Amino acid sequence: MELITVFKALSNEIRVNILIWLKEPRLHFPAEELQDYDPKLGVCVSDIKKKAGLSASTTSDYLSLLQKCGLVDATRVGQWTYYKRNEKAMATLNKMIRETF
Amino acid sequence: MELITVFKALSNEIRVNILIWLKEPRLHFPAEELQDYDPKLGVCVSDIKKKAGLSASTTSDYLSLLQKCGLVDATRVGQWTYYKRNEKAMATLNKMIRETF
DNA sequence: TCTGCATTTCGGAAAATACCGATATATTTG
DNA sequence: CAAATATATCGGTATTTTCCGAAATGCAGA
Repeated sequence: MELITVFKALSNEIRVNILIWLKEPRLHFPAEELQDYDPKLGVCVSDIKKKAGLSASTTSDYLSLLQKCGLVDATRVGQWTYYKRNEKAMATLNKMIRETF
Repeated sequence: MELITVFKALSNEIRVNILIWLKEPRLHFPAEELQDYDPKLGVCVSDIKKKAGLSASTTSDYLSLLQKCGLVDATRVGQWTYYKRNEKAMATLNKMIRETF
């Protein structure tokens, strides 16, 4: 995991929020508003897009940026892509920060 | 402490290095090369500039950016400005990251 | 196959950041 | 005061990031 790359990903409020939302999807994405949700797979792009108030393209960009630096995992199921936090990576990040600084 | 602001400060390799160097100044700034060093006050701009390989203006910019977000403290003594890590702020940062994510 | 929906990719305009040199300010010293 | 040194500030150019709309891709149902 590249610390600088991760910090770049985290220096945007919406991307940080996405990570917070994905920590407890049921809490941040009320069931009745959820287009699609699978606890195993995560939340789909449209729902994140709606909550973030971004265009589809920006939402997709942000999510793939978070994925590229390992903080979330993506699973494509049919026409949907589900994103969920990579909890192991989040723990590694915390550890790296603690050890580096 | 504004998490996003801190992440922006940390998304530059040289600024991250400065924080690492200032963690153990004696280790990263050999005594014979040190123009000036006071364990209480920290390391002066010229020494950081030399080690970072940056211009004086950029070094000053970077240090004041780190200071603005609270990660280092500056002390002016005569014509020198000494910078040192704010260990309390570093601990707070770790705590915030742990709690937020 | 045609249509529609979810998502990604692409190209670009606007804003932010990186980093410098020139200049200004403060301090020390002769 | 004048010269030298350390640092800060300013202005600008080059690069990166932000965020969008249009177009492309992939999948599902009629």
